[in-house]
Amino acid sequence: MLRLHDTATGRIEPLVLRDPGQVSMYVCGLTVYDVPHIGHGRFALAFDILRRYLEFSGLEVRYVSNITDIDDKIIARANEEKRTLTDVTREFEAAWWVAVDALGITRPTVAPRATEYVDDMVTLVADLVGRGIAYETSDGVYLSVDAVPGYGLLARQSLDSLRAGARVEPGEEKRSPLDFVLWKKAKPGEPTWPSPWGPGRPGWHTECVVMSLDLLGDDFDIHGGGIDLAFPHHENERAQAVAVGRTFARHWVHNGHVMMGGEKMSKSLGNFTSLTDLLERTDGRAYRLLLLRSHYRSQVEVTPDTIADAEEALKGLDALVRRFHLEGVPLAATAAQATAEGADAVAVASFRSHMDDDLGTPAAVAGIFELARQANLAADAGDNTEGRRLALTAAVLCAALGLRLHGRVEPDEATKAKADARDAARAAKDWARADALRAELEADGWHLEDGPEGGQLHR
RNA sequence: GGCGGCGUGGCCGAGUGGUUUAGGCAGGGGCCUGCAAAGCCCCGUACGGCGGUUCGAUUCCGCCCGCCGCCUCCA
Repeated sequence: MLRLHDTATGRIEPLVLRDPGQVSMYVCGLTVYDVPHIGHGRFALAFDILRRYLEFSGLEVRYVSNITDIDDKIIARANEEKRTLTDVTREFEAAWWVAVDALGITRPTVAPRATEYVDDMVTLVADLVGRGIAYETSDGVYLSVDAVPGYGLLARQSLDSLRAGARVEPGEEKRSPLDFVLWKKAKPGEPTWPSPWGPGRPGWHTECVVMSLDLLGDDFDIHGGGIDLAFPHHENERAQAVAVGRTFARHWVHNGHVMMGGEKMSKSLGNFTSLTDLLERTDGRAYRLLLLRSHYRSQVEVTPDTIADAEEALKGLDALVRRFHLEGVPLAATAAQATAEGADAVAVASFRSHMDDDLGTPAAVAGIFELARQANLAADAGDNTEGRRLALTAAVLCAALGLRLHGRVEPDEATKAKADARDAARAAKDWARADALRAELEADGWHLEDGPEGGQLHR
């Protein structure tokens, strides 16, 4: 049974599902006004890993993650570049999915766009107004947090202490500084939707309430996102749902931030690295492995050094696949299937116990490296069958974490001819020619390893 | 000011009241190899500071120092 940290209680709690065997999860996606950065990659990887582990445990997962395609920053960019809103949002949404694919992330079951749910949002806001929980001002509609029982749950602070730290903008008509906007009345040059309060657009916090409840239903299992979203975004989502009598998320999960040089990486600090850039020069699997080796809730330092470290570690795992010819071998998709097919039961059980403990991926990965060592050790001792069995177990567990290992690559004709010529040269003990040919292959980006079966190529 | 987290060997990064170690990367030494590569073995004996609890603390408690996050758009 998986136990997960719950932001609402601050403790690690058993994940008790609404519907046994099925998991409903909603993960806050991103606002598409620019290329995605590595922080976006982190949340997507963190929840991909959670999703995959749930599936590996034999559960069926419905995963919803939204695209926010209406927002101040999008409007600003569109105006600045004299483009339509849709033109901007579709460009960056496309860039996001490219990055998601490159990171080996399974796409969401459903990825709704905020603009597709504006009517439902208006209905929700009207309901809140009707109940006297929300109120209209000259510039919009606001929710009164005093009217919501338990406000501050996710911040883990009382209303009073939150109020003490709140910033008040001059000229605000809000009744309490913590009140937040549900509907923004249109200003000139902004896209609008009709509403009972005149033309305008929804506030950010409303879309996720409407979309999660529509696509997953009341009382869905997991609501996740980056830790910065816990307050106020998720707090405010919850407030709206609770205020209209809906049961919201059963379990709140938040991932830690990417750090650069000891500071949170963020657009506003200007110290961000675009995910697109990272993936142009790095194997996406290395970023996944880097994150797997730290806990999803801790901050992780992402630098060229830590990425390079992960790339090196990955090479060792890939080498395992080459050694035991696991290229293209079908991998079990669940723990039950894996053990049924002969995977090492002790290793699988150990993996699960680490993962069940709030996704202990660092220990799980350490176990995989240990498995790799045992596999090599067995083969070095002459027991190739046992070595292969352990290596296959390692590959299955990697796959459960979303890491697909690479093995030999089929060379093109010219390369193959060169490799064959080198094998011949070695057989003739013509070392000078053999070394020259190897150097040529290396120059073409091929690595060559000699073995009992002749030279083996990989990229 | 309020709330929360962190400080581990050259680097990244887990974890635990005590007997034998996380793991990875880098480094040194060996084995294997025509030379490599891959692999295996061995090596460095780390837990911010000061007190306290304890037979014993890196692990619990207190204080201090340093760092970070949230309280505002934010993954």
